[in-house]
Amino acid sequence: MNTNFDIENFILDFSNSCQKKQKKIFSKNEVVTTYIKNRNQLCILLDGNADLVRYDLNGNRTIVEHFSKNALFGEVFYTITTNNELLVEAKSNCTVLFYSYDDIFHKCRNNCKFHQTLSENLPQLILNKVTDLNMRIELLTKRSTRDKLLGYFSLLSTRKLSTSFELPFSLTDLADYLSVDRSAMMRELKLLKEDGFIEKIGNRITLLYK
Amino acid sequence: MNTNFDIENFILDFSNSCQKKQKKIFSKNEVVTTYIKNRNQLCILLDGNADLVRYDLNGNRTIVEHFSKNALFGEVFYTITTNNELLVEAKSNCTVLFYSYDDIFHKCRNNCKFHQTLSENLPQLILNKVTDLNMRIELLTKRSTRDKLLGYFSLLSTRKLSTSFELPFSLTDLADYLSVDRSAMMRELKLLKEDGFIEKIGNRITLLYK
DNA sequence: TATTTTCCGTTGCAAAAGCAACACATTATG
DNA sequence: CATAATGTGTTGCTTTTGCAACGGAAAATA
Repeated sequence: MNTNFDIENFILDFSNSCQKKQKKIFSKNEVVTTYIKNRNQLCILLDGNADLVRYDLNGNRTIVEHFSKNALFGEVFYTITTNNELLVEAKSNCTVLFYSYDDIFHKCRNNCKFHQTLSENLPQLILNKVTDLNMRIELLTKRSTRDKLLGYFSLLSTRKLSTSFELPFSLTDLADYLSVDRSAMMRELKLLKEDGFIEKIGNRITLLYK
Repeated sequence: MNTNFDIENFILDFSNSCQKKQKKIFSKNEVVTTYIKNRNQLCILLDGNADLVRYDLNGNRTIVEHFSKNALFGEVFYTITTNNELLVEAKSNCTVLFYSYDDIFHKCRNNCKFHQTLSENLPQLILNKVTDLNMRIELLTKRSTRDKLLGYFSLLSTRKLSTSFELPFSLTDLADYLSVDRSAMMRELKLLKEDGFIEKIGNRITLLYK
């Protein structure tokens, strides 16, 4: 997520000022938080990687979002409307700052620096989230596994400004992110290699098409 | 989109105050606007229905969002990252208010009432958009056409607080919204009827499962 | 380091979805 | 009102995807 303000300083303000916060450390595979209706939690991933994951009634797992260092998440950015279970799972050891609001848009009484920065930047932060979500929708509306893969690769390529990049996911997780069957995705990956679209060495993909 | 403030009054302010605006009338199937990079247009649908539509390279059409009376749209809510063509098509005769920003978060010089209301409410408005997008992602991550249909129906049912409701789309458009083949969707609809999940009379669906 | 667990890569088979085509109904439009 | 355009409903066939299962590689863990 790209932001237009200094997120490092923001985090510093957050850590130093407002009292209603908690810092916690998680090990890999632990549940960082569960999204709960009518709560407004704001979380900052200080270190590590985590995924926002949903399990549906058929037992399918979907990776809704992938978070890395400095990512902001929590119900603030995800108004819950259904009763699906949404949880954030640590993909590596993680350090997370938690902050709970009654109303995210109201400043706290002490009028601390953190809140000032937050309320100034929250619209932009949420807008960044909107961008992410729209990208995700664009991926998901692609009709075939092949197009989803190519779409996702092209996105990573654009981000890294290179035709070669590491996947931020294991292949198993990538399938859950693209919402396709893993083995079908593997088959398609093989075909993409055979058809000369990509090269794949371990977790590194290189795009070969112009 | 549900908002927490008086959108009718907001629109009134919009119409009466700020000068940099335009009101236009469109007939069915006309293009209301095309989303353009690095522009921040804010549009309000005063009357009628419209869809945000994307055409991909394979010629597939996707309905990204569906707008009805009082909906807000425009690049403000959709940061463009890819070069797909995104356009808003009038589905009926429409009246639309346009407003163009250099920077959506800066107040205009005259400090008009519209801008005041807007900057106060923009975060909430964007948050509502986030909710919509998340719901859409939830639909799109469903693995089968059946689950997409049932998921969408259940959503409409929740909104209308009734197990019976009108589809806001033609069936052709519904397929484009759920990102599935129309004929396959029709087949699935028939099966849902045969299996006793739904009843369908014209555009009206009734859910029969508990 | 030995052992368990997770992930990768693959395959055969079944199920689902897409494609193309068509007849008919409904809705716009000259 | 006649005609054109669009939407609905259906079907046969093909392609894609999902499911289940398995062996081996890699990584985590005791």
